[in-house]
Amino acid sequence: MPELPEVETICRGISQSILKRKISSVVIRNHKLRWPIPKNLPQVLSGQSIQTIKRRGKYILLETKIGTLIIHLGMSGNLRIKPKEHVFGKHEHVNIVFGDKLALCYNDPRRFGAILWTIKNPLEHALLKNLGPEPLERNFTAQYLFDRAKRCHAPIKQFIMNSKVVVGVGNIYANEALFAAKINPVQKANTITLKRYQLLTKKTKELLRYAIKHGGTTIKDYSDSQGRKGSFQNKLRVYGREGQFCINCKTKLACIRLGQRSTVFCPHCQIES
DNA sequence: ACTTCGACCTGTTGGC
DNA sequence: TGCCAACAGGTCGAAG
Repeated sequence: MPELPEVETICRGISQSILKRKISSVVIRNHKLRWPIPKNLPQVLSGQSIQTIKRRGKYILLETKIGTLIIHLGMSGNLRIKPKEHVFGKHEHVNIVFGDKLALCYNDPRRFGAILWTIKNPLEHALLKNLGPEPLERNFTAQYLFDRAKRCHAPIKQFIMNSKVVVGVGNIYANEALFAAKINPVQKANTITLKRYQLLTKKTKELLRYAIKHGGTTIKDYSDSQGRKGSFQNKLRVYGREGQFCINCKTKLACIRLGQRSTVFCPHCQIES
């Protein structure tokens, strides 16, 4: 479900409701996510309050004074703010209850997501310590990508979807960014010029900022912490449009498989060079 | 040190 | 209508 803009939207949405509020209880209905949820989480979290909320890539970091809750939404996960008393959804595995009114509800049908606890600096956690730069920060530059790509023979699409290269770019935004930068998704990362990487970094930043502004992309069932759908799906130019016509040149958009993911592109605008 | 592929899950859709 | 295969916003870790 969520790529960077969706996770960012969720972080912003939950912060208004839960920041500095005291956790009164934690209910776990199913421990089995990608990794088991720590059994002692209710005891550890109860009585604490969330001091800050951060995002690193697609990870949500809820920091308390004694440690940090690391949340990943996987493919189908979602976080919602609901009244404490509510009808539990079918896949609502965890509720973190704040005071006597609100609950932060983790719902994840496929259970590819994760909820972990660390008392260390979360950025040093095994899952986070090797992540690449944030695409919206200054250190995500064309020169960085160009240098990093020198030893990479993989197609550019897989290169930019690799979280060790850059975080937050999933299948939707990888397709869109490559279209915007007129790069063929199959082209080997190490054959792309610095100039082309300049266009790619610029377009990627624009795209992600624009998507955040629109509350993310709702293809099927993504919604934010208040249950609102995003609207960026109306701005997609290639993702989900295979067989339809390119908005620039009217060529029929092609669809191939790359690293087991659907890859849509315009064979005319995105020529290998 | 690289890339590729299976695995983890449930739900939905489209073809026969 | 039913059944089955393919696919879906992610990514780790084993195998090559």
